[in-house]
Amino acid sequence: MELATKYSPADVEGKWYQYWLDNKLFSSKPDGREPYTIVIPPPNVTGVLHMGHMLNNTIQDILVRKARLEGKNACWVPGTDHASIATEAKVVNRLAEQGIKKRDLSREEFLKHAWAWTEEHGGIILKQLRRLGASCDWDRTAFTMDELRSESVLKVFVDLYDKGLIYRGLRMVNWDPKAQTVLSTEEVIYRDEKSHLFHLKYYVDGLDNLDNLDNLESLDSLENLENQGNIIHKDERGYYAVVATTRPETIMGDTAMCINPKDPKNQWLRGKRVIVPLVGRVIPVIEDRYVDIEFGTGCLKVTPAHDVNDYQLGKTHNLETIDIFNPDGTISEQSPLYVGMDRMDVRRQIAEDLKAAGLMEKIEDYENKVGYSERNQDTAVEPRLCKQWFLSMKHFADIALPPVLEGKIKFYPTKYVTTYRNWLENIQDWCISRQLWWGHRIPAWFVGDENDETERFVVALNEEEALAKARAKFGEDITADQLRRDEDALDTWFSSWLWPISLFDGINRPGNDEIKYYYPTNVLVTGPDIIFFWVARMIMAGEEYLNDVPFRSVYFTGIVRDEIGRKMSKSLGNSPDPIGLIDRYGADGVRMGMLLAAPAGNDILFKEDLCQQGAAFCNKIWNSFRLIKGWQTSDQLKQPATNKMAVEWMQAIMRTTAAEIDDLYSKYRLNEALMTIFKLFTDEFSGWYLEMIKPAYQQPIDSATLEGTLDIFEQLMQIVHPFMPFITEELYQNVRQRSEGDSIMTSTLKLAQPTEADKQLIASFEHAKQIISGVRAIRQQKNISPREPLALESPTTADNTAWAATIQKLAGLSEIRRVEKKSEGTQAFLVGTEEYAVPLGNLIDAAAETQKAEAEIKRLEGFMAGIEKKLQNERFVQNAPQQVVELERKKLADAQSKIAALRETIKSLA
RNA sequence: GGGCGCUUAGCUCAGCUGGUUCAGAGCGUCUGCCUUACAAGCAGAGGGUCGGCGGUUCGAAUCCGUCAGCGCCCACCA
Repeated sequence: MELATKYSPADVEGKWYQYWLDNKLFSSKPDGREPYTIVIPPPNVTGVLHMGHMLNNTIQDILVRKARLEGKNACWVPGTDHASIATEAKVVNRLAEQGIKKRDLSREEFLKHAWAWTEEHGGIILKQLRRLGASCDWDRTAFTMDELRSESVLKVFVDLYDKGLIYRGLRMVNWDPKAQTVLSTEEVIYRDEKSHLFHLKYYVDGLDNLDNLDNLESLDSLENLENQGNIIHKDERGYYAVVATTRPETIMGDTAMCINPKDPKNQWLRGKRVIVPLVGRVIPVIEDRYVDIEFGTGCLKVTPAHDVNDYQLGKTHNLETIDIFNPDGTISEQSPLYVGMDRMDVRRQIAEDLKAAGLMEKIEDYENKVGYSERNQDTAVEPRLCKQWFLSMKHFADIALPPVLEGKIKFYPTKYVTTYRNWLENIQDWCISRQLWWGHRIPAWFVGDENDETERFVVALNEEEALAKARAKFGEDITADQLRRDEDALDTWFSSWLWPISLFDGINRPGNDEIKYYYPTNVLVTGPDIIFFWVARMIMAGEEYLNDVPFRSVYFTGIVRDEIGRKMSKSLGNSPDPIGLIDRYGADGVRMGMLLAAPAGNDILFKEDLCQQGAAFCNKIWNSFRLIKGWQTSDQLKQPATNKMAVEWMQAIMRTTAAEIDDLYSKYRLNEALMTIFKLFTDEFSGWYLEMIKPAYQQPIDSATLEGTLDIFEQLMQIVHPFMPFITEELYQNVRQRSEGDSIMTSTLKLAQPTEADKQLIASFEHAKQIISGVRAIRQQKNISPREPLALESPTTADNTAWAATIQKLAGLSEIRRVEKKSEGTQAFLVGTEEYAVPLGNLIDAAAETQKAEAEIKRLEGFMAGIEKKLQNERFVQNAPQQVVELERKKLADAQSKIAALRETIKSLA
């Protein structure tokens, strides 16, 4: 067979992926084997594959493929997420492009568009994952809003409502004016923003017109107060308080001003009333210790409808609540001014108007945090008071904390345990309703029309059941057309949190064979950014519904960044197209490239070069196969002892390295596992082993060695396979005759544990390697061609005898002479304490060699001095363990003999 | 404001509970090789007072304290 000198991924990858599909090699059914389960973090159904997905899914694929090679029944379940808010936004935008407004559509019409969009774009991302080699059981592909998942969600909602854990409440919530829905606290991300602190004048009612003061007494007392430390503002118009605010546009909603009762500088305001600038509304000055005396002037404007803290103040002080915003962020009819204008425009306008009216004391630059919607990062979130559905979280925090703290679930890296714990210990109730249509519609039915303030409702699985419940609760005369289903949908995460359960239909059919077999899953691979959104909540749902954890470990991947550490983003244009990368470097190359840059738990700094390195490794593997495949055997040949030893050595090193790799896998240190595999193949196998056994040009090889090599190669392919599935399948199929349906995927890799004998064999060859390197280094220094034979003088040791032929071959030696004392005109080098020498005649640069030897002696003497000092220290000799002391003595002795050898060298050079 | 983490070679990172010559790996760099498996390769070499300071110890990259710089998470200070 003629093989190209370069590996071509394009000719291989599609072919084997199809083969795997055709032979159903990804599919899993419960059986007697040990299960190994991973559920995919479902990407947004309309999403497109980005580098984060690539990394995340490569890791999952590696783990799943490794498990298969270990003989486990591996099941990787794929699917997509309906991503309520994100998808609805996309659909709204698309409709807008067609000139259609969402509000002109009925719910049904809108959902038709949404489903059309989903069918059009949905699953593109899953198709892309196939290019990567993802070995998901595609027959199981699920969607968070398909029938089974929807049923599960509704059941859980009803169940939790019945348990009293879901309630409806009027709360200050986070409102996204663009998507026009509430968000959970977790969905709000705060950003530092440069803004302004506006200092506004609130004239004191009754003291706001100096020409018309009817209460001169109070003026006197004001002066008294001023003498007592009050800071009193006054201008030609009258007396006023100064309120500092970042949001002047909310003054139309002010219903009080608040001071700290202990604030010495604001005592004069106690019991007064002040006038909201521009608005003219007179509001009371209230007192509350919440107010920070140090901040600004110590006067806080209170807008109960538009600020969480103000809302609290409003509640304690019984203040009126004026909601001045419409849901879209424009000013509502409730406001006397700026009706219909956008809040951001009003902020600019009102600042001008206040200045013009002389009501602005000053404007300072200020940096504060502004909350944005996680999904919609250009729109500031507005605190808003409204009635929503909530899930009480106390109970869930209680059940979700122990498994992680007690190690029933392990986090990699462990530092996230603290994050997890802090969140759960300070948890707030989860707002689960969204004012969206795309999502699971809340299964609650109201009796009466929208304006019915009594809020009579029932929660039920379907309309029939709802009617029955409504009749039981509110009277038998209720009819179906009096029932009105809640318009809102559920937060996307309210379906995602069931994912590891609902994928195996564990909610609808508790205790079914699949859920019993596959649950708990083995590992969740995801980003730390969704630890609260998703990871924690899955643990809650798992404990609640199956009384068991959803996964045994969580591997948190890093964020994929560009090479200078910036987050990859569309706007920066620094995110490579994953499919383009696969086209250029092959899936195996890209997989390796990403993993090389992904130390466990760290962000990955992605460089395209790394894919190049991955592709180069594929080529290396490919060419080693070409070499082996090209060998002819001859029946006449008996296996030489050197080859037999080489095979044994390679087997020993594979056993040893495989054990190390397994250990790394168990700690999810995949990049180190890959690096170890890379070195095993490149250095040990290609660099040493193949060179040891390689027959001379066009000479045959003995069949025992060839067979041994094929076995070794096959096992190496298995070791590499999880990281590079395509090339390893290609070569596995070609290294020996296979039957239809065979695959590396279903082969099992069994290597014995390394033994003491392995260790010794490896050590003895390490010694031989150093001798070979020593000779090569001399060649390099002296510019002697590798083809020019050299002799080597060697002190006698058993090890060298065993590897003598190999050393001779790899170092290009004509002979190895055993000598008691090295000859004149040789260049020597040390391996351990043994001195080897290469006769070079007049090629020796005596002066340079002497200098080198002297430098080394000097270094060794310094080294010895340190050790001697240590050994003279009685406390060291007394306190340190015996072995450590012995070791120091050995180091000393070794250094001494090295120095002796070097002195010999110098003498012989003289 | 609170919490967590990081700082080791030019770059990215390993170095576990202090003691195998422990200062490492990969990439990059430099030098020499087109040696019939692979130039996407081979061989060889150079490169760091382990962020600063102090402490514990016979012994510290490793433990403690402190300072500096960086990063992340959480938090209602207008």
